[in-house]
Amino acid sequence: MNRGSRSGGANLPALRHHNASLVLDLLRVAGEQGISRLELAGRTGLTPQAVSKITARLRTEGLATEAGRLASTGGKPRTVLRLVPDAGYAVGLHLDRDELTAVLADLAGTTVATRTFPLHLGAPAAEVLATAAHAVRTVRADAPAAAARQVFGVGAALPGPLDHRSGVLHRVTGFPRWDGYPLRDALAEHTGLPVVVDKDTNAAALGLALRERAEADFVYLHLGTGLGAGLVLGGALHRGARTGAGEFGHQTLQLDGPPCDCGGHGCIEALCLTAVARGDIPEAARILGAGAANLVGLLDIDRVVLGGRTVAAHEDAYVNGVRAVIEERARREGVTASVPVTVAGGGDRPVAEGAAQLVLAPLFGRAGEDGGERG
Amino acid sequence: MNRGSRSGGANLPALRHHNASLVLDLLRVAGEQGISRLELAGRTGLTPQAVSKITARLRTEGLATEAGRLASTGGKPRTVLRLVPDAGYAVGLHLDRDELTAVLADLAGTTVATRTFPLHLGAPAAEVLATAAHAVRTVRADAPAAAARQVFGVGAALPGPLDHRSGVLHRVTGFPRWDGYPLRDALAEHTGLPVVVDKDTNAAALGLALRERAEADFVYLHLGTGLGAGLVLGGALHRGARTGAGEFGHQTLQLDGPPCDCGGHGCIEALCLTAVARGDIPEAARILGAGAANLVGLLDIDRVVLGGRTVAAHEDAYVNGVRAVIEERARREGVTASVPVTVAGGGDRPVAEGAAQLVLAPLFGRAGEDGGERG
DNA sequence: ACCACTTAAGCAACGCTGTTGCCAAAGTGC
DNA sequence: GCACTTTGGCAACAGCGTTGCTTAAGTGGT
Repeated sequence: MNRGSRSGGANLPALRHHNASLVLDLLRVAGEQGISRLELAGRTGLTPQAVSKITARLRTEGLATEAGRLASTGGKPRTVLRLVPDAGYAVGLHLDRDELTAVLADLAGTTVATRTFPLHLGAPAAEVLATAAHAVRTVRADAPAAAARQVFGVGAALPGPLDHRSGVLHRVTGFPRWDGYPLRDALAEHTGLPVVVDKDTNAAALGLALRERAEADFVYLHLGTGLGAGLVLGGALHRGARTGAGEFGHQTLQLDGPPCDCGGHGCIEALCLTAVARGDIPEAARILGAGAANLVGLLDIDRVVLGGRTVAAHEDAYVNGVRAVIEERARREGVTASVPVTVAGGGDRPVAEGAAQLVLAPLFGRAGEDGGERG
Repeated sequence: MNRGSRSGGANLPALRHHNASLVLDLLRVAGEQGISRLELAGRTGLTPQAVSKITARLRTEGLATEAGRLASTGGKPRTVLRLVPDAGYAVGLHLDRDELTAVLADLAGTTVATRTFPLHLGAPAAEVLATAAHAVRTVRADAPAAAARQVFGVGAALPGPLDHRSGVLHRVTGFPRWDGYPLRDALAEHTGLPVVVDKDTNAAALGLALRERAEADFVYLHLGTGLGAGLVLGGALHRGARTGAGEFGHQTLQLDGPPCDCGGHGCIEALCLTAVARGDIPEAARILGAGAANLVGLLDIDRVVLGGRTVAAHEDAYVNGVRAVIEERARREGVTASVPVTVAGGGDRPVAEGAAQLVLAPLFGRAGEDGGERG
């Protein structure tokens, strides 16, 4: 069951919800192509009859529909089922230091509207909130009429550390005035919608995780004005005990190395960005690769995804540089299976799209460690 | 549900097993003191009536029993239930480089017999296997007669990297001849019991995790002849995609630093053990602390436990040194909650005890990511 | 064109789960 | 001794996935 439904005890409604989420997730992953009942049964381990009952309920609720049939394999052809994408929507907000991106995503994860607004994160809270609320209204208005009624909530992603559980910000890097601000509740009041907040790197990682199989272990490394990580372990975002996981930029990579703004020495972010400032991209990639290799070895990650504006400027150099370090270390340790290193296309767009998934993912049983309820 | 029952679909027997495991785990944690039905209901989120039914089944199976009653709070006093420790046993083996420790643990995790044998891990496989099988027979003979019949299996912990899922060893550090050896199946044949193998650090971490609440996130750092880690995330061992997680010793902590036996540079193990060899314990502790702080920040761990012979020789120095680094970094980042640093007492004994838990933990729903079945 | 065979998927009955409503058991306190 | 509180079992129940069977809808040989 969703590990962490506060207490762990599971009853029949919980069982039903769990299996329904599982099936819905497989329908989502199957996309427009759809998936047959029997394949759903095979993938879930449920009996075909159970899948028939579950999909019948989903069809009644309007979440799934029949969509053609496959070629026969000697008998009655399989009926294909697929998700109904416009059965629900979510708004994703990316509050970056200098701009606000808002997207409207449907159940399938497709972005049906995008808007960008200038934003100064250092401005007073009321101003930032007004901009955010305006952005939400605007993307809702952009979308077809049916969408407006079925918006499940707003996911908001922003830099700095914060408490995902309570929705309270900590010291957003560079903007100390946000320390202790209850963004989730404030935004919920301004928009009249449920709100989920999380770090930008977590949002991006979640968005990427939803494109992978449900058990994936991977890490998203975001190199922009800072350096952060989003960890997906066992298919779920790892947020840690105080939802502060992913502090990657201030990992010590060079003991007693050059000082960093944070007060430490030899932080990977400082080393990496210094190299970038010098224009030495291969060295920046090598440093990032050393940090990534540490992570791969420690967690036995099976995929590394790079993103952020700085990476976007020299994608190949970073991918190749990071891959080289990881492969060299794997060779030393006699590991044969290689860990793919890829780049998340679209610069910062994955963050806003992932933010929308903060709201949608719980429907598919893809919440993090702390659950989430149906709409 | 046990995330990772191959496919994720859950049916009624799975539900029943899940809830029974949960209750059994709470009974185990409650220890000799026991726990009332109503508290079980509160902790699990199940209704009192459901708990009554579940505990009635457990009592019928001989796994639980009534044990006195609490003081009344104005009405009928609560009946206390507790685990029946001798309802099942498991053997734990710690195959170290120079000696083999075998323990017999009961369901409550209590060690009821211990034996130590000399062992040379570099000897031919047949010799090592014979010693291991002899050790298993010996600890079984040491225990009361009832125990001999109810041994669920053997858990074996050893250094080097290995594949937990298949039970095949990789290059055990320093003993290349073990590479590719199917230890689990070989030992199962020699003993006639189910066998589970894992890294020594994972076994120790699992043993420690079972003493904590079920949702704990912590890391066990073992400094002996090498340096390794065992990660417990969300209450479960994190083994990673290829069950190779916990490679902590060869994390790069000093970019382009002094060479390490592994072929890399600036590995934390090399730095740390060089300092130990110089007799500079505070420096070794500081280096270990830097690695631990990286880990705490990255994963938002809420506890660090140190162990191993090298640590045991200067417990206070290591605990204080590591704590100092972690606290300094927490202060820099404005985190108030402190991360406790403790030491696992008993030198290497926690490894053998944890090895036994490789077999017992699945009964309590505390398996790692890859399940495990009832006896 | 027909018919035997294969495969998919719904219907009905079933076993078993936790839940609900009720009542007996076993204390406390006036 | 009686009213009250609290625990915990009994019985009936709703709802989950499972099993056995039937119907639907194809293929392929004759």
